[in-house]
Amino acid sequence: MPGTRVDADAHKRQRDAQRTRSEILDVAAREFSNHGYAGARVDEIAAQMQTTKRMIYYYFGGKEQLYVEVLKRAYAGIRAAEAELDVDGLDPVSAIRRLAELTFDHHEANPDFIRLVSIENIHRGEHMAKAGIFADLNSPIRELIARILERGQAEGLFRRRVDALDVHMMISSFCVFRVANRYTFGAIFGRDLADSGRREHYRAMLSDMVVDYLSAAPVR
Amino acid sequence: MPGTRVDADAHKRQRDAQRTRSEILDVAAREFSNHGYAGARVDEIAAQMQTTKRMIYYYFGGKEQLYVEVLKRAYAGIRAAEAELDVDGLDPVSAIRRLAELTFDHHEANPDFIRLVSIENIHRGEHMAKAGIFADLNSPIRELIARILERGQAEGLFRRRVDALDVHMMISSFCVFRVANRYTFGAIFGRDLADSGRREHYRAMLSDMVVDYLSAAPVR
DNA sequence: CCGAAAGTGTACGATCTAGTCCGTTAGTCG
DNA sequence: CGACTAACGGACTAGATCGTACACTTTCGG
Repeated sequence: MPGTRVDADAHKRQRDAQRTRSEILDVAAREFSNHGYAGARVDEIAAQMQTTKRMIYYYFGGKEQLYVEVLKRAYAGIRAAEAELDVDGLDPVSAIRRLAELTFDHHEANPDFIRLVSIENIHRGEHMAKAGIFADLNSPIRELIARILERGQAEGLFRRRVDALDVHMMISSFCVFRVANRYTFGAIFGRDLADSGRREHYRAMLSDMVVDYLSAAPVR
Repeated sequence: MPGTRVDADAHKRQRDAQRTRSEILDVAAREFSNHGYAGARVDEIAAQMQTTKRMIYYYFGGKEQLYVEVLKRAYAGIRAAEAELDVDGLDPVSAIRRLAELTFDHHEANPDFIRLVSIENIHRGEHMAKAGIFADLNSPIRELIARILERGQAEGLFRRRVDALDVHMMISSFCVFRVANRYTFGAIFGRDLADSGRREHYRAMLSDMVVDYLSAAPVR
């Protein structure tokens, strides 16, 4: 049994900076994701944590900096997921399907991330711009797609000449819309896009859509 | 010269209820779209109109009701655009392209609408639910797509069996993402999706994507 | 074991913001 | 013309909200 660390873990757990910082980020992510930047309440974040509002200012400086840190952590999540992706052994079609499904699954599992992205776009990305550190040019995902496309084109499977980022955009748009716009879409058309009973259907639809597009012969 | 109506139009233009109401909605749409529901300031809306804040409460009752009216008007806009669409003379493939391009062009021309939709989704569609009147089941757009799909399938052009709402979702996701997520996408990948130089490219890509998907033969 | 620094809690304040009170003016109808 | 009502304006308020002052506790190196 892990009895040696009972004191530190269960007894009081005081003065654990790392843990406090992390708890603030967790709670803040929920609050910002649920209510947007302006709608989020610092006092409400404080009320939902074990420590007090004072700590938010101690660790992060203010509401805006906290929000930026939340955003950063959210993006780190999907980057980590993408980094784990390994498609080297797969044929190009399967590789693209795998990539699409990874994005689909990540967004499905992380609606808070999608909401944060929406929120940041409402603010025209000003916080990302201010923080600077988001740029990911020559990103791994872009190059991964580019390599798959090259292989597919070389093998004659992908007849359409397509830019890697455009493929990423195509996949993202589908996955993001389904999660981000489920409420208005549901209110208007009476269909919940994110209903679990429809998950497999849309997962397959996404893959098919991308593969069909890449495979089709461009006319004209 | 239009001298006869100088008095009414230019001189003072006082006591024009319809005009005042409409001006409030215009300004409010901008403010909500720019800052979100919580971020929008009633005082700021007031400052940008010819009349005063008192009139917002006189005509709409409060911030929330004003927001709902703004949303309603925004949705009425795209419904009107869809209603004008006439594809009866076109072959199924051209009809689908036309529909996709209409959606693309509307979203391109009305980013405020897209932003309002994003904002409403951040709030989980609660305002739409509260207002009730948004539901559009058996919507014209759905039936329009269904008819095109039937024709296309009858003619053997669309080999994939697809649901009409799913096609609408596919089109919307692409058009919405391009406008709604341009800031975060731009910040990360250094490409402005809504840049006018890329408009035709994405417009064509959307059409191709949809047609390719509908035309492809489903495997397995 | 002591002093400094890191970490924490409480109470409070300055400012902002949605919404209202009350008075005024323009149009209109008998 | 007179009075009634719809339309309007500006000042004000109650409460919310971000942020801070200050006192206190724990930790840890020397």
